[in-house]
Amino acid sequence: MVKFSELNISETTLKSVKRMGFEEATPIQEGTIRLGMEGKDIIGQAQTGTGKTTAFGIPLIEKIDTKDGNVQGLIIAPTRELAIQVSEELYRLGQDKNVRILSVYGGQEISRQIRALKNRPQIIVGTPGRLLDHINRRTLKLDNVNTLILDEADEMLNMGFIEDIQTIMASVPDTRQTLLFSATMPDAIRRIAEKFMKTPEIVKIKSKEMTVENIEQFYVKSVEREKFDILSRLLNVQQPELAIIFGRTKRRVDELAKALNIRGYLAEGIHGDLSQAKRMSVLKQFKAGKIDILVATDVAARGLDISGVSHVYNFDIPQDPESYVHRIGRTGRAGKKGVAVTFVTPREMGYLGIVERTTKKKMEALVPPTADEAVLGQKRVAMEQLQEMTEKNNLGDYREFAAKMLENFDAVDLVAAAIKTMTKEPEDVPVSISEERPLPSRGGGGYKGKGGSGRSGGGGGYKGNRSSSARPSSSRGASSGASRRREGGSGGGRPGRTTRRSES
DNA sequence: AAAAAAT
Repeated sequence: MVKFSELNISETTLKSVKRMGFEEATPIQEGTIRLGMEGKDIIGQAQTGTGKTTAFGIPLIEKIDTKDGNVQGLIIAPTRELAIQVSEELYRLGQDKNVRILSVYGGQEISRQIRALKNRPQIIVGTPGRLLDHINRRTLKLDNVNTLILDEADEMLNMGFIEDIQTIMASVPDTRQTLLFSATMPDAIRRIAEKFMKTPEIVKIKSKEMTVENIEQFYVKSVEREKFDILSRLLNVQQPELAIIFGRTKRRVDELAKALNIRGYLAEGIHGDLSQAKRMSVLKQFKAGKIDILVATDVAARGLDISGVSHVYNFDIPQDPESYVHRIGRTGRAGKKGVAVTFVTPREMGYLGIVERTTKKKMEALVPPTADEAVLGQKRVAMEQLQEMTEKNNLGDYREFAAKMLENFDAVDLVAAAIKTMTKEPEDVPVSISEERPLPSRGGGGYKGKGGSGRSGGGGGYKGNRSSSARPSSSRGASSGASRRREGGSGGGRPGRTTRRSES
């Protein structure tokens, strides 16, 4: 491991880096910072959550001439939220050097951005549409840009974005340095990318798998109509700290979020049809733990760095293997552990094999708990937690209340009541999630190529997040974790953590 | 076929 202090970074920037809590460079940072500062064009590829923003951010910040008020660096990102996040990180990296950073994206008053542009920012982070808008209004001049960065580069060069990107690139001088970063870079896209670059250095952090090792990956075979029940059982048993549930369409995300709310979970949906204000408030609430389940379309698949996301559920299998890599990469970041569970319908089993071949990682079959097993698992976990709390010996005045109750009630009854409070019984609230065609049907195939790893759903026993840390309930008795109920929800209480079915 | 991205 190389330290940032050994990378020839200026004292000023090093100070910012230290303040951010960074000491040692990750492999992608070590591999690209030096090259970047030499002015080379780079295609940087490394697994999710390994610090790519800092990898391109440091050379960029180092290169900025603070006496020059022109825009010198331009970063383009595929979603508004990601643009905001990147600009915040660059702000921190450039704080001691006093670099001016501005993010521009749709859904925010353009007049406000035009005013901010008059403060002469040196770095712009933006989304394609709004950048073009500013370019056409001549409120953004890119003649002096000497560094162009595409974050999530393969996505930016994909159909749907490529035309906008080419137009934006046309207003940036050819003499620029171009940096492309992503966790995924399909060959076809890489070839397109190289056309926009000058003899790029390819820095690919090689690892056996495309995904990080600290994410445990499972799949659940389930027919469409059973998905939701299985999901709620998994939530009850695995008890995520924070969870992201990905759905295939905006409509599905809406329905899923609503259904989860009906069942008493603290969930909110996010997708591109919501107002920008709503999108930001949902994300803010999720980061603050005011909601603990984020239901999302692929708008949240890439780049978002939210600490505490312990579980990712693909309620619908992603459209392509790259999307899978990015979605599950919302957990297991910066060396932390994560769990990813992907729902697969029987007809999608072949496609699952294609995903696995791309990521070079087999998912483990997870046999979902039955309703009874889920309840049993929760009771067992409740017992463990009560035992743990007792052993910690810090119950303080709770013991006095307990003593008072024991004068009038049976001890067994009281403990039973405690366990019952912590257990979430399944509810028969009918919940409707419209079934959409899981994958486009093309002559019965559905996807290109025949995967056919031909496995049966069976396989390994149920395994969940074994490492889930004990989270003793707070003094107010409110439980935390994604299966926390909304107040006033019937029964309420704290569901269990993880159990292993194999023992039961 | 979907989602994202300007209004």
